[in-house]
Amino acid sequence: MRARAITHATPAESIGERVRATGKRMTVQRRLVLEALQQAKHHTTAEEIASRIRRQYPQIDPSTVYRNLEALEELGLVTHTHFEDRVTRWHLADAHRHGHLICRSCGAELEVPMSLLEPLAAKLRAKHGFVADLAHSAVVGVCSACASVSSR
Amino acid sequence: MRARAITHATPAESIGERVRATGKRMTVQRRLVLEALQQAKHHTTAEEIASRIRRQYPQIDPSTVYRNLEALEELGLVTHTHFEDRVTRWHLADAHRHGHLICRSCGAELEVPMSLLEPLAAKLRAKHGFVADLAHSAVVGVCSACASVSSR
DNA sequence: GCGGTTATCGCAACCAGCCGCAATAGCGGG
DNA sequence: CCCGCTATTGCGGCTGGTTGCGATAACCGC
Ligand SMILES: [Mn+2]
Ligand SMILES: [Mn+2]
Ligand SMILES: [Zn+2]
Ligand SMILES: [Zn+2]
Repeated sequence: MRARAITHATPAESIGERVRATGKRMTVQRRLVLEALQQAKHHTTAEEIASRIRRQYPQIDPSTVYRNLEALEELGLVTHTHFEDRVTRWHLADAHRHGHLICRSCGAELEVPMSLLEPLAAKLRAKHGFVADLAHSAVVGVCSACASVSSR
Repeated sequence: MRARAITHATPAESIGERVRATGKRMTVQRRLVLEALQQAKHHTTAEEIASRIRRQYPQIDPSTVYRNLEALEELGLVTHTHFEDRVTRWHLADAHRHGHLICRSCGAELEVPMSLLEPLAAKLRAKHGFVADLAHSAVVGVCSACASVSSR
C-alpha cells in the first residue's frame, strides 16, 4: 500500500491529515459526505448528498450531513452558494470558482467567470475596506430570453 | 369625508385602487400588513410584521402575512432582500433602494448606494443581456474591522 | 343594497436547515 | 493493544417559510 502511486486529484489520505491537524476527526460519515461531493460533478444539495450516502449507510441523519458540510467548509475544503429557491448548493472548494446568475422568471442558471465580478469586489474593498465574497449568493435578475419576451 | 384633503405620503385609497385594478382584493389583513410595513421605518421581518398585527388582530396567521407580502410584491409595492441568516427582510418599494454588505464574522450591516453596484449590473446587461437585481441579496464578506483583526 | 363569483383566509402539514442532548466512537498517549 | 478524552453522531424538537384545502368574505353587476 505504502508504495502505491497516488494519482487521484485529491489524495484521500492528505485530506484525512488535514482534518485531523485541526483537532477534527475523520469519521465514516464525513468521508461519505466528501465522496458524495466528489461524485457530484458540480454543485449539489444537502438532500442529494444525504440520499446518495443513504444507499451505503442508511442510518445517516440529515443533521449529520449539514454539520459535516459546515465542518468541511471551516477547513476550506467545501463552499456553498445560495440560489433563489431556499435550497443551499454545495461545491468542493477546489472546483473552479464562478459566479451564478439566476433568472427569476424562468429559473435559468448562467455561470460567469469571477473576473466579471472582481471589479465590484475591488471597489468595495477600496471604498469600504469590505472583502466581498461575490460567489456566495447567486445574482438574481431576468435573463435575456425572458427580458425580451416581457418587453415585447 | 369626501372633501377631506389627503396629505399622507402614500394615499391609502390609491393603493386600494391599485390593488383592485389587478383583480386583487383589499382585505383587512392586507391593509394591516401594509400599515405594519409603513410603521417599520426600514427593513423588517415577516415575524415582526405578524406580531405587530397580532396586537390589533390576534387571529392573523403567519401564512397570511407571507402571502400578502408576496401579493404586494407582485404589485410592485413591496420588495424583499436576503441577508445571511435565513430570515428575509421586507421593504416598502418606495423606500430608497440600496445595496447591503453584511459581515460574516461580526454580522455588521452596511448600506451602499445602488450607484456603486450599477456598473456591474451594466456589465451583466451588456455581456449577457441579464437584467440583474443587485439589491436582492446582501453581499456577504468580511468588514474592514474584522479583516484587520484576522490579518494581524 | 343583494347575490354570485372567486380571491383570500386560517389551519394543518410539510420542507430546508439548525440546535441541545445523551450515547458513541475517533484519536493520541502510554 | 488498551484507555481516556472529547468530537461527532442520531434523535427530537424548533424556526422561517411554503402549500393544499375547505370556509369566508371582497368585489362587481344588477
Ligand atoms: Mn428572494
Ligand atoms: Mn451562506
Ligand atoms: Zn456552480
Ligand atoms: Zn435595508
